[in-house]
Amino acid sequence: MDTSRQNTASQILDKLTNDILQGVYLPNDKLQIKTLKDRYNVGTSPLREALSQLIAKDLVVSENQRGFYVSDISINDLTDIYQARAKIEGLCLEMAIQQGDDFWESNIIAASHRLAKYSKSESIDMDEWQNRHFSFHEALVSGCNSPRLFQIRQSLYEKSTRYRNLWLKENVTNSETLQINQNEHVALMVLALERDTKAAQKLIEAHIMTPVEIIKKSLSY
Amino acid sequence: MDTSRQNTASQILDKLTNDILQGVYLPNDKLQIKTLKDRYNVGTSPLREALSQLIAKDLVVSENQRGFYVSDISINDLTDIYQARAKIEGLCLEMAIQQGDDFWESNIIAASHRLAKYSKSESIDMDEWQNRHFSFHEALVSGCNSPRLFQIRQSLYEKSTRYRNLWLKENVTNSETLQINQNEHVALMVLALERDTKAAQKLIEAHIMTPVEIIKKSLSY
DNA sequence: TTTTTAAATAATGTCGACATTTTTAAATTA
DNA sequence: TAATTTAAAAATGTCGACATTATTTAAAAA
Repeated sequence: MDTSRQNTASQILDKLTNDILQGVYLPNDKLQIKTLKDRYNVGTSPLREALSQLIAKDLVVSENQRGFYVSDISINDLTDIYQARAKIEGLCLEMAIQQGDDFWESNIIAASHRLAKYSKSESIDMDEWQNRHFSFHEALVSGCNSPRLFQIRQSLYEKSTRYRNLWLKENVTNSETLQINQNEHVALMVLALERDTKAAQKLIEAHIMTPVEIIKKSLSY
Repeated sequence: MDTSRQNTASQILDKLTNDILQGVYLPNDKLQIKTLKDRYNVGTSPLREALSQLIAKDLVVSENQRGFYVSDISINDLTDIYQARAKIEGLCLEMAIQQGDDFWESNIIAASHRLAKYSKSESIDMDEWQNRHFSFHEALVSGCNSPRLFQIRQSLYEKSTRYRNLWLKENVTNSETLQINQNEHVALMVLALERDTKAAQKLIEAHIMTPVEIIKKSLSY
């Protein structure tokens, strides 16, 4: 039965993380111990250990003797997270451009091709598009070579997920937005390969900040 | 008795964090559940919750059914953390210079004065010096106004603590190093007040990276 | 009726017990 | 002796029980 070498706490952490990010639990929802125990079929200890880690990841907040709640979202937080993401991504890209080798270049070209091909296809599955999109951006910064900056980047990306999902709901069918977006990806590739650090940095920051205004509107309801 | 409104898990987290950062437990030390329970007089649950959060903070690692260990330190990790810190501090400073107001300026001047005065004094208590040093750097970036970047900055600072303590042991009496260091602080203040973003950024990055070479030697033994 | 107080119900956080797994030590074999 | 197997000891991770604290409901007072 236990083919996974993970303990219950890790498994429940993964599930809870996913469920919070995907909106199974909404911002400010109470995460009641008993309810969660029943739903995931676990005991108190691993559940609380998972919740402890979620607190450290800012996805959950708690108050002594008053339990656990899903972290709130807000326009201020949205702006701050995306701003920070934009800056960090710019930093990673700068370092990648300075250090990237032939393999880095070829990986960008390959990832760009896969994204471009899929963006032009008839019917687009959003999960697949997200995968290719994610891979392209990862390829861009993969030459950066700093585990810590990458970890920060990853952590901010995760924190932005609940906001990003709002954007995806709005824009899943908007082909015009998608086209502008796709043009930026090509431009990013070119600038990276030309090793134009400043221009690439400027564009990636703008690229990341693009969805913010749209998401703000979603949040205003 | 319970004047603190903290639960046992939070208290034990603070103590463990401090004990790891201050070298009570050394890198790779086994953190045995039973031993810790006895030492801190707590039960299994709050202890494991605290350890879970320490894992999320990268101060502890664990393997299923094989327990908890203090995270390793290494020259690679040292370099990576300080590099990341330097970049993030540069980022925060850039934003602070762009947004800082009169109060930001005056706080820098005040913190600089307190640090300079103490650095010149006869007998220097290292804890007090660290406080004033910390406050000065905080004043510099305090105009940055991004909670998330500040959190990242704080987290990297914490991660660098075990390395910094190695540096402090080496340099507690080295007055020449201290003087160079102090000159940089004054220069940083001047550049910030002059709103010379690029120069300030360059200097703060170098300033943060200065101890790295010395710490490398400590680590080589 | 509205507010205050008291009782009851429910939820949180902590503990020690226990099953499972790992580690150590001893015994067996080559 | 060295390597392998077996048995004993120790440690980990999970569970449900319970004491404490918060919340809800009901009763009493204003």
